[in-house]
Amino acid sequence: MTPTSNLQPKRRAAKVIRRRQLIEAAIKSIAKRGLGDTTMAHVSQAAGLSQGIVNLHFDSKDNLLNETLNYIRHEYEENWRNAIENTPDDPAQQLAALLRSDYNKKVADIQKLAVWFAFWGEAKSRPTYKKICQERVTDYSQSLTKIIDQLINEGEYKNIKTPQLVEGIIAMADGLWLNILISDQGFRRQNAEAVMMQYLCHVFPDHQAAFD
Amino acid sequence: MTPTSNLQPKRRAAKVIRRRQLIEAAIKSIAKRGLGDTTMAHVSQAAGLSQGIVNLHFDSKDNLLNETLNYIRHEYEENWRNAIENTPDDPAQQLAALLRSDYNKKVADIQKLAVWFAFWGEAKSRPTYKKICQERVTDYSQSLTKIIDQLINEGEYKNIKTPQLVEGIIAMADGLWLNILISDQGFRRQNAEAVMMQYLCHVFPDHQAAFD
DNA sequence: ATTATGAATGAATGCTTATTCATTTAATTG
DNA sequence: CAATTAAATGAATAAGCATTCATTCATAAT
Repeated sequence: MTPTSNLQPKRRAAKVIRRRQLIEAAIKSIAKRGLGDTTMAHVSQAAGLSQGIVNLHFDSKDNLLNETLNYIRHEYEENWRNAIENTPDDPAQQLAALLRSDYNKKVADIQKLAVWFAFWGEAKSRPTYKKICQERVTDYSQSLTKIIDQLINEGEYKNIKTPQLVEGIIAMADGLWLNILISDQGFRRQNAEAVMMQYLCHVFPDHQAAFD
Repeated sequence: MTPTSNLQPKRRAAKVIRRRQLIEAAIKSIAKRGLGDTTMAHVSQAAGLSQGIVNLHFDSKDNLLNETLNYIRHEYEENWRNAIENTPDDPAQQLAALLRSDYNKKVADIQKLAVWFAFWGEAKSRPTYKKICQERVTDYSQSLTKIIDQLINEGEYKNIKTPQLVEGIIAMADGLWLNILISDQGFRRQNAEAVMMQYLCHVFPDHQAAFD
């Protein structure tokens, strides 16, 4: 037997828990100090552990940061997939649910937003960050396109170019995140949601009921 | 006479020119390596000058970065104010011109976008960055609101909540910048402009001519 | 109870980097 | 042409940081 397969459940679990704990400490530190000023000492201290702990579990700082980005990306995806699944099979309602999910407490939390923007800010020069950020969009984009095409069929809407509309919606969604992050508490999750819903009302006037 | 007022034109000019030169070197480095990996050595080398030159002209790295952000903010504002001034006094046309200006070569250049996102990424934890970023939006917001109110009057549009529309447009504009930055050349300035124009068509269907 | 193994510690190491400043170079003045 | 002043240099300094690893602690197996 390899040493790995010898690992007892408890110990294996401990490792996973510790990794999550450190990722969450990284998120806290990035939100508090930014990516640039976040040190290994900050992360280990925030986790209540010792200096070398991050290298023990992640080998390097770079790796910890990659895994941190991965973590919030998966959390984000899980969130919107849940929203779709728990909504009746009606295009307009699904569209509303999908877009509202971007402003859930869990994903549009100000700490998480700070982390997204921190990584976006470095994405141009860091292929790994860039790739993960691109993946986030492509998956979301596909689901969004499917729903919108259904809605256009159902409502017999003319003159709507789906690809452009999809780009527009995603852009607005990201921009509203920025607004939440930058504005000093003057702009909140609910405001963002309202802005997005008004957009959908303009594009799909025959389905306004779903967006109120 | 004070020593300052004694400064000859050539020397005085040199100081201003050098500062701009260093700011532009900073922009290049931030676009290339990100804010986190940009060092004083990178900036001075990119400017073709010596180690200590940034401290001589800006006292500190922090100060250089603040001035760099200020620089692109002013460039940005100058750009959209020009766009409005050089457009006939018609709300729909002015709205189109204002929003198209966000995708000018000068301001939506990929290097400049990288710089914006780099600073946004640190804005939450750096009051100075945050403030400059907020200022960018408030000025733009005011002009945009004014134009939209005129257009709503003129077109007798009902059911448009101006503040929400303004937030929505600005959010989409920022989000489109992100798309240009993140997507590997698949999404360009022209695409962004098209998406925005389609949005305006949906909101102001009686003025579509201005947005084509 | 004893041994074996995995997990965690934290002081020490070595590298990177912002900043300083004595010295050099260039421009301006009388 | 000196003499003066401003601008620029770049080696030296000191602080900060990621990473290493010998050692300690905790848990599981026998």
